[in-house]
Amino acid sequence: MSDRSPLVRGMRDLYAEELASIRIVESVFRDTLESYGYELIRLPTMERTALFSRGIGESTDAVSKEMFTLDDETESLSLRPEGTASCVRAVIDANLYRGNQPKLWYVGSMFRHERPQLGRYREFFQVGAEAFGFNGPDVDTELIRIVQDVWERLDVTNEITLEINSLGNTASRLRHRDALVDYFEGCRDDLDEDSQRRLEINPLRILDSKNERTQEIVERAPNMSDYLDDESRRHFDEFQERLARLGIHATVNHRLVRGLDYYTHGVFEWNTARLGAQKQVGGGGRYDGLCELLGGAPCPAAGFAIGVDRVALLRKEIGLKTPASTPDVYVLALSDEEEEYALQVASQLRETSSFGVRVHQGGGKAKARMRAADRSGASIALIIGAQEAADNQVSIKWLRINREQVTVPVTDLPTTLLTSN
RNA sequence: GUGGAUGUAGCUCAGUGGUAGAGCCCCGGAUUGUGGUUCCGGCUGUCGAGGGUUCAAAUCCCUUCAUCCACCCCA
Repeated sequence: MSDRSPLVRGMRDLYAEELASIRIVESVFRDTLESYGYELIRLPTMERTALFSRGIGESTDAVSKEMFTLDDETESLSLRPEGTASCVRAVIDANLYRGNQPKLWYVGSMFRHERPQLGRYREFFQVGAEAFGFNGPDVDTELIRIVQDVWERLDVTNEITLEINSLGNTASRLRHRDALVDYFEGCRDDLDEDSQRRLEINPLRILDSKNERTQEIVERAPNMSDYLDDESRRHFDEFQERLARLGIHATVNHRLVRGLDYYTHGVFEWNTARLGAQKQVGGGGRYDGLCELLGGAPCPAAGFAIGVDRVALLRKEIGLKTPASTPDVYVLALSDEEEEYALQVASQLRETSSFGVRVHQGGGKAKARMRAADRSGASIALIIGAQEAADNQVSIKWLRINREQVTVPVTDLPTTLLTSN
């Protein structure tokens, strides 16, 4: 094994069913997002480390201990741990939001240096969408509706629950934060170690601690909802009303705080009970201050990110099959003599139809050739023996349905196949 | 990053110190122009890697790598 170079930890080769199921998820997101008028943006995989530490937050785990960082000659670069910071940077760089309200979506690899597990990889795939320039909760609601549409189309609606919360605007958030710090300081010694540390750097995060003792303390902690000012409260109320009008069920979870620092107002998470500790399949919210924080003109914005791998795993978990792609037609000569003719038939069929046509290679006896046709997954075998080659014909054998084999002139092939099914 | 479990054929696994196994898969034949069923025959391994103990190691010990589970974190 020493001269082999094995797969890097947390990385995967994707093929066959696993790849097919990831592609299904991505393509449903693509179709749905485009049907809502969102435009694809392709973002770089690497950015300056500073973009993430400023945009996502120095104190977040994603930035402080999970980034793949490399030092270039003059600056520190990192593989992106998420997509929002890049997207905002791109919008600022090209000034896309001047006199405009761009709605963008992206898909691609994200990287986090964590200990891998099923559903948690060091390179994983996210689909995300971001809408810039809209203040109201109408956009927030649309984002959620888009994702709910996708769950519908992927047949996972019943497996996924939506939780929402409001972090309020900056002023509300700060007042709540102060109240939290006061409260937790009073019982500091009863908190678990992690939470004590968070008290200094990110007190909000104590709220979603899983430590039992800490949770008891959190039960009585000041609620964000009591600190929302009028603007924040109106925003959140309208958000909930709009969701209700669409018939989207969302549970308010006052302890839902997002792991990344940039969120304000409405935040949301999609969870599933099927994936153990990797239960979160997506999340998002509003981040009105981020554009300004990253050096652009102030601009309200909201977005979501979905873990494509986890949605694909969830579908597998509940028994939804996604067959790998297979050829439609398998062309085989019965012996070497007819192979030239078989090649001609195949290329003619490719030109005159949109079938995926695979030609038998590697020789073998008729039995072996037929077996290869079967194994390829093709639904139709085009069989060419000496007789067919001499008469400019082919024999059509349906491999997956009960239908009698027929022999037709090559010129009739496309029409016969199209009416076959 | 912390704790734990696991790693033997392409796959699922049995094998706890004494000649590396089973089922499935694959290949060939029965059926010399027809797959998927059946029957017969056959192939398949650096026992994750490196080191140690022993007459002898898949088995015991150490190290290491990977996967999985929980924590952590998030998607």
